[in-house]
Amino acid sequence: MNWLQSNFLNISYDNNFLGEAKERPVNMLEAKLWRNPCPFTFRINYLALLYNTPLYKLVRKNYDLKRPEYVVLFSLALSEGGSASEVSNTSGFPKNTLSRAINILETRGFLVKKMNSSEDGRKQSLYLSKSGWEIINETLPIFEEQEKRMLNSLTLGERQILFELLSKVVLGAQEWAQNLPSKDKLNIKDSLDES
Amino acid sequence: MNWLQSNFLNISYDNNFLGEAKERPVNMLEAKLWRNPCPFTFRINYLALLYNTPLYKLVRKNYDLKRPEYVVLFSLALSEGGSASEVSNTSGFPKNTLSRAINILETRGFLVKKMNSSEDGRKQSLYLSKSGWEIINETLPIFEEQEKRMLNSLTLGERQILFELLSKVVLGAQEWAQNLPSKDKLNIKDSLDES
DNA sequence: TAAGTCAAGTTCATTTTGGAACATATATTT
DNA sequence: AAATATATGTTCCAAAATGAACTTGACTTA
Repeated sequence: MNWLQSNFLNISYDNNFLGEAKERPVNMLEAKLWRNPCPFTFRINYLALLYNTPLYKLVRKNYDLKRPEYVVLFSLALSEGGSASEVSNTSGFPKNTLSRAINILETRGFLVKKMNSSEDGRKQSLYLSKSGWEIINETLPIFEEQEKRMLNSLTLGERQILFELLSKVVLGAQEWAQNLPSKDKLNIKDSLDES
Repeated sequence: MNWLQSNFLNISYDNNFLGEAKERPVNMLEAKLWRNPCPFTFRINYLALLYNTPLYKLVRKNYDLKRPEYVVLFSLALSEGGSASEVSNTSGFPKNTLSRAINILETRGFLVKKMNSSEDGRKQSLYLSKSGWEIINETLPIFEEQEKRMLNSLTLGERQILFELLSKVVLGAQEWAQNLPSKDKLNIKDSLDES
């Protein structure tokens, strides 16, 4: 029993993937969870999926806002005066998608553009309007509550640890995001050194 | 200093969000990280974004496969003989999107459909072809390596813990996914009942 | 076995997305 | 200052994704 053996779940994080795979048509979810060479990113993607889908469906139904539009509102609620490019960088939607979203929101009166004078004349600061805040005030609690429900199987202490670990990974992002593993680090049979 | 104070990072998972917010146009990423009422799901979404985007861009460029198509290949690599609906359930793409993807892959010769006789005549079992496996063999190492890089700021022990915590959350999913928080759990001023 | 229900997959029409080129403003270099 | 490079945001248009309706097969139950 090595360090990879779980102590509080029957879970072992074992890297021997795909070795003796090829079972019967076992449940695909099982396979993706327990014999996945990318077990972390699968979990992250899967959780994001389970979390996002119903919430954005709700927002769509109740407010006729599509996801990029709501993302803009959410972003501005957290960071008033933010710009389109900031929303793009922190959400991953391309800037033209956000440009469109922002203009729709402006037309519908949910936000206001302010050319902040005496600064960058291109960048426009965006602010939620009263009705924009209303939407946020009505919807954010649902997002929050759903996150709480998602974490319900964890104790408070576990949540804290998860929070810290995820934070660490995010903070280390500039090391790995924005470029892919260089080819020479891949399937090298012989001595692989580390940069 | 309470339990929420981090011990190994300057990170406190403090629920007092949006209270005294409204700072100067502070960096939006900072805001989304440290004063977000949904700090977990933001991190998860953000990481998924940073991870997925360049990888699927690569797959697109090198193999002319769009994301749903590659997801099908990946899914079958992990679970041979899987069906379209299984891929849909474990990936979140709607079934018509996957229908199209699968047919394209079949046309290009990357997978084979087998009507498994003596069983459900609708469900078709899908198998990677030789060239389908080749693509997987060439690309999976990149996905793996990128996941490794992503986790590089964690120790092995931390990775194990993260793995267990994420697993726990996923395993608890049937409790919270598939339905949203009932209205009555949200700050309802007066009692409004739900159908 | 017939009726009704449900599940897998497909097709169609429409909406939504995002790459690429563009216009303009700022930054950097020489 | 002029020239070049970079950043913000927009427009255009083709590609991609999706809701809804449909087809077919299986399951339920009476």
